[in-house]
Amino acid sequence: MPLKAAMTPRKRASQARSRATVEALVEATARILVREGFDAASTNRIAREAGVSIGSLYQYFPSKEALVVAVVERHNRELVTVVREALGEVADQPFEVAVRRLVAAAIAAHRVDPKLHRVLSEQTPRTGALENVEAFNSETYGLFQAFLDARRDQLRPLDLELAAFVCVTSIEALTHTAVLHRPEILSDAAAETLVDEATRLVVGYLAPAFM
Amino acid sequence: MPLKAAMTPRKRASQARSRATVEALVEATARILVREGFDAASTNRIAREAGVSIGSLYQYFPSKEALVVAVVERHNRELVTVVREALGEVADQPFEVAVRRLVAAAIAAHRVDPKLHRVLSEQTPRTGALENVEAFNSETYGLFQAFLDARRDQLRPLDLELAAFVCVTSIEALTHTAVLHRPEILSDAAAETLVDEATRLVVGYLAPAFM
DNA sequence: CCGCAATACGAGCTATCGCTCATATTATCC
DNA sequence: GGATAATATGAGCGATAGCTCGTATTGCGG
Repeated sequence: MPLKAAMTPRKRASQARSRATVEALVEATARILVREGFDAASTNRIAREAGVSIGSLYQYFPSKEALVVAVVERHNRELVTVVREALGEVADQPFEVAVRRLVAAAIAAHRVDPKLHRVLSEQTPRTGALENVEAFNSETYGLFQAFLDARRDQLRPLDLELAAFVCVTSIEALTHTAVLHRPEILSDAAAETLVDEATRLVVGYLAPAFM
Repeated sequence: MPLKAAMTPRKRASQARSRATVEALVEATARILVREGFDAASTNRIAREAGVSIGSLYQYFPSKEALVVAVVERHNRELVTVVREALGEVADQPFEVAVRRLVAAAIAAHRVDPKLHRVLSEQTPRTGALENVEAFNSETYGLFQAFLDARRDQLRPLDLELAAFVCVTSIEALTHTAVLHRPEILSDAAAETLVDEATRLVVGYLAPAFM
């Protein structure tokens, strides 16, 4: 293996034709990750799937890693969008209703492309440029902290940053694990139950009463 | 790459000499994973590190995967031991005290060999034989469920299995994330605070009062 | 319609990986 | 001490990976 190349592409796509090539490559990478797994996603295989030559691939992506980064970033953008929209909707809802909605959004986010999510979290080594790309984008912590801040008069005294860490990490783990490893929890009426439980977990933690 | 070999070793180690070889290989694998990462852990590199020939390696481990499985299983045994011991100690403690102790145990478990834990969770693809090897052994869910069952008269009415899922998953995620990505949370007095918060999270969720 | 830049192509290079196998060394038992 | 089983050795094979580079094709400005 030659020394690992840089992360910036050799060439920027400027014409429409090349922008389509770039898009096809990212798409193909995601498809292969989902259908055949990380190990099968060789650069030659990706180029073939995209209907693009290996040479063209390296015109726009300086390494295999860069391609995977592109897929991860696109996926993360989709996830954060789901959460952000939910947060927007609940701005003036009662606290518990709002939390319920956010928990449901977390589940929905994990269902955006669960097979891709699984491959990215279970098979993709967090190495090199992928090291700092978190699965559940760290932006979510900030958004949730702002949500708490807007309602801090209804909550017990809190270190908001720590509280956001506790809530987001817990909800993320519950929904992530449920979607990826406990499908039975999310079928039919059971899904409602999980939302109940997760909501209770968070509300009980943040509520002023008790203890 | 040849077709992937089986998971059972060709030969069982019977003499003391060969048992030492096996041990040296597992040790070397863990050392390389920690010091150089998953990608550097080639079978040739592991054999060299162990001071053993590549041929001998394949006498006892039929594939690279088998070596990694051995490391993972040993690590998981150590983690579960820490949790099991804590559970044994708190059998007749008041509920909240017991939960505190268990949260502390979860942190301790993640500190058994944090660098190895990080490599296993971030770089090691959960593929093939590794697919079903969970980081925080699933035995823990059962142990915690029994813990809850023994105290169910002090708790609100619960689906014990679901409650164990919620608690263990949350605590695992909090301690895992804190140890691996938030070192500042675990230094000095801050660690105490995290234990407080995690305890409150779990106790608030399980307590009969409120809501 | 020409000329040059942008884009596309793919044979093939180098590196390395997982793994085999023919051979050598060491231990055990009578 | 000789025979046999257990253990150890490492050169090297086949496969494939990531990636380069010389060449062909396409699109755009004039």
